[in-house]
Amino acid sequence: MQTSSEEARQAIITVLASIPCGYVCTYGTVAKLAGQPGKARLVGYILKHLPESSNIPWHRVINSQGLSSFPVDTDKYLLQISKLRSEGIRTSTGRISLKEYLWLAG
DNA sequence: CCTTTGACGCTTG
DNA sequence: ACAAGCGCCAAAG
Repeated sequence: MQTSSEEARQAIITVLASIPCGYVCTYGTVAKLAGQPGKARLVGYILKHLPESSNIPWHRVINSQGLSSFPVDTDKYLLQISKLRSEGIRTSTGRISLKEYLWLAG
């Protein structure tokens, strides 16, 4: 089946909405789970342009280093960390343990 | 049309 | 552990 960009986008949205509370997922992993390996940047683009009505848990998506993709001194960063902490994720060091919190499909 | 930019990731040295 | 280079896709200039 030919994966049109439209289908790829929808697949990524579905994966994003499926990340369970208390877990996180990296951009690259989301792309891979959506059947679009290597398209991590597309995930980032979609998240940035999310409509407000969407219930996508954007805060559960971090980069492969276990860090937030936002600069530390921004509100977005603080909001993301705050949300993750409220879900029981330990972020005392500012870094999130992927070994412990990374969500894998099934 | 061509070039830059961006909520990224993997490989090498 | 850290930096540089390349790949990746879509939108904006």
